[in-house]
Amino acid sequence: MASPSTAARVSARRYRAASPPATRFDKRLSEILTHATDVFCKKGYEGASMRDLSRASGMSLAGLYYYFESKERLLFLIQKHTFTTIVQRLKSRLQGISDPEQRIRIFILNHLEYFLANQAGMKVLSHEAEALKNGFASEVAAIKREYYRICVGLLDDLKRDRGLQFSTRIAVLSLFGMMNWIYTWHNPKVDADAEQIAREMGDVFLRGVMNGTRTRRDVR
Amino acid sequence: MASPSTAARVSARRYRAASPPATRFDKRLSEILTHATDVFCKKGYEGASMRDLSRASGMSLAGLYYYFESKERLLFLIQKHTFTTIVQRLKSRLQGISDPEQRIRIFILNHLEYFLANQAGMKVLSHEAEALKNGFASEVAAIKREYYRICVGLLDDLKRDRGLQFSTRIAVLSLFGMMNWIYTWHNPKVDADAEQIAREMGDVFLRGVMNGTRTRRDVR
DNA sequence: CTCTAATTCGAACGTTCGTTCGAACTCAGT
DNA sequence: ACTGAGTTCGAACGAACGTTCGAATTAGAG
Repeated sequence: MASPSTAARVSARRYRAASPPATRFDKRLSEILTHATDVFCKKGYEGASMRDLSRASGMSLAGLYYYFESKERLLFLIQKHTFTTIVQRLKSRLQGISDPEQRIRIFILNHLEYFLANQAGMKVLSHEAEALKNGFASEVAAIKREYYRICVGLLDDLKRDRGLQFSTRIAVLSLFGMMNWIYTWHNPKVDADAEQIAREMGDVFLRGVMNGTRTRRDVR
Repeated sequence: MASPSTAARVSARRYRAASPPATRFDKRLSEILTHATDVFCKKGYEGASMRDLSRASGMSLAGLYYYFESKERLLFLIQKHTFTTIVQRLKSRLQGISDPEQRIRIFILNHLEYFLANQAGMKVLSHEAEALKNGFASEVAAIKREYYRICVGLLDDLKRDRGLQFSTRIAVLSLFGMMNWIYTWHNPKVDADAEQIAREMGDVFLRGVMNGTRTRRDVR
């Protein structure tokens, strides 16, 4: 209980921090996280056993526990790192852009680009959202809420700027649905790249949310 | 191995058929399916144990195996029944409607209404789509493909009717994303009913897919 | 090379998993 | 009341689960 668990806790805190340090421990941990992400992606969190993770990362079963104290914490580290990264990138990409429509297009592009470049991680994030409990769950939920609120802000800005009327909540959640569902169907050999899909989804969503208030609702 | 497994196989075939017969066996089975659906919804397929299902349905662990031969087959029965029902309802609702826009609105309304009325079943269908293997998986996949193709047909009709240009595949999958994502956020105490959400999502989607070809893509 | 701390591992822990089996019970038809 | 099929269950199976522990190995500073 003494030294390993302490070391693991310290590094876990370091994991998302500045990259420079990158001790041997940190490198090995992030390798394990990468392999674990693939396994969770393929078999699901509950469906993946610690022995699966051991096989995938080429380390003994017991050896894994030197790097994290439980399977649940491992999932937590994956989700937190993935989510933190996508939020970070979004913020930096939004800097200096002021046109509301353009900002939403950047939001969509950032989300889809990261999603397709890190499909496994994003699938684990979307699909295993309910797998964590209590403390772990709430920490990830906080990041999710921040991300959600950013999107709400972008849409409210557009509404104000263009004088539009629609339910922000439904719009935001519809947009997330469009984008996140991609993990169920995207096939790199058939489908276009992130940029083009972002353009097409952006077209549909933005046109859908702008332009007057209603389509013709004839017939009955 | 003799009589029980035969009986179970026979009734499973009967499960989705005409309602009139409804033997004692069939009634009990569908009660079990209902409870199992709730448990799978809450804990996930892998996360739910047969002992959980036994507790939820008020039947002994061994007793369950009189009604189906494996946990996987139980999930299959749930998915097949849910999917078959929603396709059936859609077909009957589409009869007699010829306006392409109206037909798409019916598709959306049917999907969301059934989704919210059978949240547990639809979540198990959406969220556990990859849990089945081989024969079970392909049978459900066939229904899914049929449902998908119906939606593609509706959109292609709209395109032809209105002379529009967009990627049907991306549009259909975006629409499914918008709709299916609902299981992650819908809260009956906060959110509107299916009819209103269907109207709002229909507005966004249809407006997005109609109206010329492009939004103004100014700025760079 | 030496010594210490960091890292890895084989073996085993107690628990829970999905499934099986034969005995017991319930019920409809006689 | 008797019978046979339909239904339920307690008990147990071997396998797999997440986790632990102490010993063995390795790496880096002196």
